[in-house]
Amino acid sequence: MTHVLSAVAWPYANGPRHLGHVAGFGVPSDVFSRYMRMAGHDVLMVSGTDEHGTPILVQAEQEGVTPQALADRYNRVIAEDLHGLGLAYDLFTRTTTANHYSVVQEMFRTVHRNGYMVAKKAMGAISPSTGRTLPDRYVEGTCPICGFDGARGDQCDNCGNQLDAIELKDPRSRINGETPLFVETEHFFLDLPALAEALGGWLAGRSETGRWRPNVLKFSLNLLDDLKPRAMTRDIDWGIPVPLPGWEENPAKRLYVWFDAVIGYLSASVEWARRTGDPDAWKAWWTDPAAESYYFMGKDNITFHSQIWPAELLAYDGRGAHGGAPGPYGSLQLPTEVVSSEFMTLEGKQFSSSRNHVILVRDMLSRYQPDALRYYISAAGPENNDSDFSWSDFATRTNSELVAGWGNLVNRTASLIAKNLGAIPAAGTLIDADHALLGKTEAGFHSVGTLIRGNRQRAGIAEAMRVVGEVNKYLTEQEPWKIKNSDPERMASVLHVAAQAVSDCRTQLSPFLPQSSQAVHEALGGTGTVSPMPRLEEVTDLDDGRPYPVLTGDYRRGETLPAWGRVPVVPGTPVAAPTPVFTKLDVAAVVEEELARLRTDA
RNA sequence: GGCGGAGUAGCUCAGUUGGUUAGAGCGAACGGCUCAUAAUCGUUAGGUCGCCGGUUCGAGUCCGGCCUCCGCUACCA
Repeated sequence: MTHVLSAVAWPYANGPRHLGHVAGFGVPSDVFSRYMRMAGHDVLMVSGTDEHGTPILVQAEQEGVTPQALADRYNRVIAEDLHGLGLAYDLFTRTTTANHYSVVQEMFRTVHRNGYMVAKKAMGAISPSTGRTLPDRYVEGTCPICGFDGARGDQCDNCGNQLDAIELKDPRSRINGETPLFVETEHFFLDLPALAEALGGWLAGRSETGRWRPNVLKFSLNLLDDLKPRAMTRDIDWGIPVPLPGWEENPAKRLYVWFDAVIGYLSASVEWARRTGDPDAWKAWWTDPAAESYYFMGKDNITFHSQIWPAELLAYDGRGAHGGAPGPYGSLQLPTEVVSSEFMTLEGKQFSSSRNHVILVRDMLSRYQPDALRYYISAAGPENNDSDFSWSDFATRTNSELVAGWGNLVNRTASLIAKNLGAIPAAGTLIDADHALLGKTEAGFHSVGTLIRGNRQRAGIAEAMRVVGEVNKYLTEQEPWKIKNSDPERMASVLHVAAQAVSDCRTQLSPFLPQSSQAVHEALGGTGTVSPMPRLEEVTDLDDGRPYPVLTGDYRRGETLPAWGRVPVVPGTPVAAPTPVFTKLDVAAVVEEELARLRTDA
């Protein structure tokens, strides 16, 4: 029994989520967490929407609403998207709660007191009309090196050179076209060089475990070579105030959105604990060196999880070159593993919300079963390499693997039992073939579990489906339908074994396919919850009373969740004629319809 | 430009620290079965492992070079 923190990337609240997002962080984190709970660990799975920063501010202004109103809207939309997929968070919250503000400010204060937050003056671009920082990417102009006229303030897309916004000729704001002003402004910088040695030590230790994906580790180690102090405040009025005299009252200075966003893992854990009535409950996942933490995200977020966040934690703990001491939260533990996905493309091209080359989660769920999507992501998602989602592949895999392989096994088994006996039969004398099959399905708990535990989910679901194939083969070879009259006892034994094998497969597939696993359980006459789903609940802020939705649920092993292992089927359990669990798709129609939809939208 | 990834059967991909005739799923062909959403089970077909060179008794697996594709480069996972 280990305390396992499942820290899931915080979706940015500027729009609904698309398939690429949930393939990167959503489904993989849920599969892992569900399995770890079944395997007996104390899992705390937290996340929420990331709601500060320039993009939301800019978008809100364009729409003529407040940033909070925009964030409110997409916080709800995103919570609904994730709920629809059945992602079993213990708490999915947001970064605009009073609790989050308070935790972030405490982190800042202690990091500052420990000497890792240094004030420096620098030249920066601001918008003359609003007085806000204009991030480098929002400044464009003519490249001083190659003369290309579409260069951005951080780099030139034409010649590829890194630039400073102030070097651009004819600079202008991408937001409203005005000429930016370059002014001296003071900001707090996280002293990454002072934390470099501690970061390197931590990464070296992580490397020795051999558990990190090589690409994540290599990328993270590379980052160490070029550590510079990094600004953790911005000239912006949308964000968390800097909790220091002279700064706190200044409406134009706020903490950098990434400083606060990663702290969400901690603040959400604290909020979860407060809501359970035991305000210190979060500590078991954060201050105990034996606890483990797994961070799930897409590859563009590796920097923040293997560098910025660990650096913030080390600075808070006082473990860098400047020394220091932990604040009131105690010595906080660094990530055990940063589990990053690659990217999923759509029909060969990158997802792009702005160009409408996109499949929104909510649209997908309105037309297809959530577990069909979860199956595809698990079996063909961007686990170690970029992978491509195509409608033709989705429909084919759904039909030939999910429907024909697993769905049909459930259906033929339930149908044979319902038609011939009406209830799960007791086993008579078992023969070698029966023992062999039950040995194979039982072994699946170890093989599938090990793969999920190691975050090799594609191999994990393939292994589970291989076991499904063994059961189909068993039924075909034993031909119970032929011996109803000649040897009814043997037929009963075969059907008992088949029911047990299906039950084993169902348990092994349940982390991947939670919704249909519940349906399979019921198709074989089962009652109660074996595959708990998250609830979308309306709550009020613990400190200021504002209402907002959260995702939470009851995922207690032994109550709503079975252990990871065989549960003997109960002879005598009534089994009715089944209705198919999965919907077969018309491949040609799906492909034509969906591609037309993409063309229309674009 | 920097960093990283990929190029293996028609398609999608596995191939751990180099070792016997390079694997899986899907698709295809043929056969079996007919309980099941024409689902299932079996058999077969088919690859000079991007190209060139090197190290080695032995390389898809290591080294060098080249070609092609892709992603990231700090706020679209």
